[in-house]
Amino acid sequence: MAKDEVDRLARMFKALSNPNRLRLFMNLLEESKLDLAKGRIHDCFLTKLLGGLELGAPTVSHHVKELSDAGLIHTQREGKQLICSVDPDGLAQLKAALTVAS
Amino acid sequence: MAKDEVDRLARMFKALSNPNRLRLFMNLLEESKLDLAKGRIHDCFLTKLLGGLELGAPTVSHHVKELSDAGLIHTQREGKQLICSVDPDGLAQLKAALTVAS
DNA sequence: GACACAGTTCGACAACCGTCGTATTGATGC
DNA sequence: GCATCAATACGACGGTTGTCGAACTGTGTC
Repeated sequence: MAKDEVDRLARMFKALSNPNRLRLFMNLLEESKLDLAKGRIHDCFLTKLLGGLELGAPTVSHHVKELSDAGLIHTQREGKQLICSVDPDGLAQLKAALTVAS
Repeated sequence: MAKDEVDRLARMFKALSNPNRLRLFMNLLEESKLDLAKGRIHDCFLTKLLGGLELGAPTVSHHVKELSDAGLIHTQREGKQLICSVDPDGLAQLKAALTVAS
């Protein structure tokens, strides 16, 4: 396995290594479950993903950016709000790494 | 998803968030591939997992402990050397989290 | 016992991370 | 234009992490 590949994977894992960030991602994953199963993208308002998470706005923003930079989620603006979606490629790469270790 | 569960998962992901540690784990995974597919445990000398990894002994020891504490690998002594094996439960939990997000 | 070998423990240090407060941008509605 | 709301940018600060060197433990060999 090439060094670049390991580094990229490590970055994804790091993005999920903080409990609050992981919760954010898991909420999105849960929210997207049905669409993901059908190979579709699911869009979700960021505000909907903060259930039970007591964090200031700057912290949330920082975490979202981290997940996005790692290639795990995709974001776009819609009016005042931010829309998040799982990046299917990133998710697939994580799963592949844990399944085969090519 | 319960807080404890998220914390435990985050700890596993954190253990894989460092490139050197991830490489260690991937090497073990690759080494264990065949046995894992048959539901068996594969034992492997630690020294065999350090391919291309230029780290001091204390650092390696620290990383192994981290992986072990996170519940991703299991270790035991055999004479002078350390034997490592993938913890199948930990691996399964990771995969499950990424697949369903129950 | 003396030695060598594989890991561990301890202490240190620079680098990085998570969170926050404050200030700022961008979009909407009055 | 002004107010408001959602998010971002910036700077700060304490806490954590990755790595190392030096000293130590445990195991096997002579």
